[in-house]
Amino acid sequence: MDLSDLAFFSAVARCGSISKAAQQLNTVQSNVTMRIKLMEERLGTPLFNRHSRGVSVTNAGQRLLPYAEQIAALVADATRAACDDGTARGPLPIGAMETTAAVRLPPVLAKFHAQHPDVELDITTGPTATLLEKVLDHSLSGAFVAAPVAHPELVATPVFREELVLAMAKSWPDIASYRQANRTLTVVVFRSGCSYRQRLEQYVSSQGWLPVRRLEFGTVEGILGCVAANVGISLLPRAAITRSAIGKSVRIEAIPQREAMVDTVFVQRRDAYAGAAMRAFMASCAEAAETGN
Amino acid sequence: MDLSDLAFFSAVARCGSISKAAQQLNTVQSNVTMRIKLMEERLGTPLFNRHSRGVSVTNAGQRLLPYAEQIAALVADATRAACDDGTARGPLPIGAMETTAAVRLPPVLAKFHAQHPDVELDITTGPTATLLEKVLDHSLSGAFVAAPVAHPELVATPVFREELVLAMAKSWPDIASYRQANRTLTVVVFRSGCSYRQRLEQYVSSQGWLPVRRLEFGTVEGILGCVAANVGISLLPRAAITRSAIGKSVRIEAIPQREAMVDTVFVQRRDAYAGAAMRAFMASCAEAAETGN
DNA sequence: TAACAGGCATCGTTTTTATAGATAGCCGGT
DNA sequence: ACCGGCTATCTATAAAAACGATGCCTGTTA
Repeated sequence: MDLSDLAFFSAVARCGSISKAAQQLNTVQSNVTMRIKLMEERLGTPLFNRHSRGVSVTNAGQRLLPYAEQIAALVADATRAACDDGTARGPLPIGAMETTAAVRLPPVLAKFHAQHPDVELDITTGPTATLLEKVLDHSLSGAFVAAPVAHPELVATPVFREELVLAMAKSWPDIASYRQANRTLTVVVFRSGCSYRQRLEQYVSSQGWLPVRRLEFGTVEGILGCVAANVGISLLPRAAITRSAIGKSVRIEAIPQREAMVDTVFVQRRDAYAGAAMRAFMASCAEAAETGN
Repeated sequence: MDLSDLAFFSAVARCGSISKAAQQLNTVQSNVTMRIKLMEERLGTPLFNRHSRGVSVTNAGQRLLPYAEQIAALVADATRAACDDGTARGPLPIGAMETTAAVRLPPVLAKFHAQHPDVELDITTGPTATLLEKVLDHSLSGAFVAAPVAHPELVATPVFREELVLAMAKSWPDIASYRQANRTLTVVVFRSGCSYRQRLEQYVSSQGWLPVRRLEFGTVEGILGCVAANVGISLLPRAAITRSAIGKSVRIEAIPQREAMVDTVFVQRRDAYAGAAMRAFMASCAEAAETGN
């Protein structure tokens, strides 16, 4: 069995079709057919069921599939490890929550890029759940997400600590009196999967409210805009509000410390090779964690 | 990078020589030279330092080496997983301590072989330490060794429980009086690495004796022969003595329960794929553990 | 029902890649 | 200076992979 065989196999399994896999692999269909056939002969067991509309993976194929992916990931790691001469360079795909990207990262990234101009940083923003998935499937080398992260294949390093505060329009009544009025509450939140959103819903329900309306946004600015426009309230890191331009036009109300404090951690795969670029990046983060905080 | 590339690389690293690796790989030297060269070009970093007496691994090579081995092991696992159609067959290399192989295994193996004639059982005997190494480097699929086994990459399942007893010649005085006589004690033990040997030495020293002479043997029969011939005493599982022909001509003396009882566990790599043959074998063991004990 | 479209298998040709074998160069020991 | 062990390089040959064309099967559509 060969590495390219495994790649062919994975592609066919993913696409559910030999022809589509051939396209994706930049080759011709007959080629893929042949190699899958050879592979099946060598293994002594069919990997795909052929039917008129593509192929489907057999049980044997199902068993092979996770290995194929793991091996591919390991090989990628191996090449990285071998090439790593100690100087930080090459691509470094990093994920971050919207708020972290907006508030904490800019100074860190600026400094890092100045020190290591050959590293091609690529920041992807998204909610915690999505980011974790991407780290797990190797499409991100690491990500800034909200603690706690408990997953056997991940390691988390605390980097920042945020105080979550309620944001509401200046004209908004204070929370207690609003609550007494018993009006329908609108919360403005990040798209599903964001852990701050969970916090807010948890807080709101602990206060005995059922949030009747939800508005979802993908950016801090979008949320703050809505809050300022008196659409509803939100829960955001204090720093995200104070450092934003719109932040000046919203009122901040603290919530109890125990529910407010949340750590932002940097997660990586436990088994992934941390190359020079990654090590340098983590050093920058650690520095930022100490000084900036 | 290709799987056979990794195999070539591993071989050269192991042999410290391209020529020797070529022999080992059943190919010619020029071939290996070329492929290593190509590999280095593709990676962009040299993997070996060439000098007049062979080659040595560079730092980059050192980083690559563990990956090469892990990938090879994974690929082997993957093929096994894919081929595994649920029927137990194929090679099943198993390790066992000498005493386990002699006393506990024969009935288990006989029954297992009757049920699964297509499994090519291959029993290797050796001391616990050696067996664990072989399981760790994938040259054994599993092994029967003495508990406790604490290693993050291994899982252990208790299978048998042995009572260790002192074995001595019929003419031997009882231990207490022998001790008073203050004569030089000879212990007959397995070769280094055996955990029973450790037990014996521990017991003997706990009794205030320093074992002055040691005789090493590789087999139960050899040890019992010596014991019967009044050469010295030994510590063996009770069953190993009673079931042996020579066992009748030695006297058995029990030692305190706390020091006597030892579990025999079956260990496997945590991450290795347990194929049908292995699963069937473990089922047989579990059965033997319940009934036979 | 007949034409059609999408999908896989197969075949012959071409191109690429791996292998074997021979040779040359290098270095240390005798 | 020579020999032995080692690696690099070259060439021819063999093997394998890729390609493109074709055929077959099967649902879909007019």
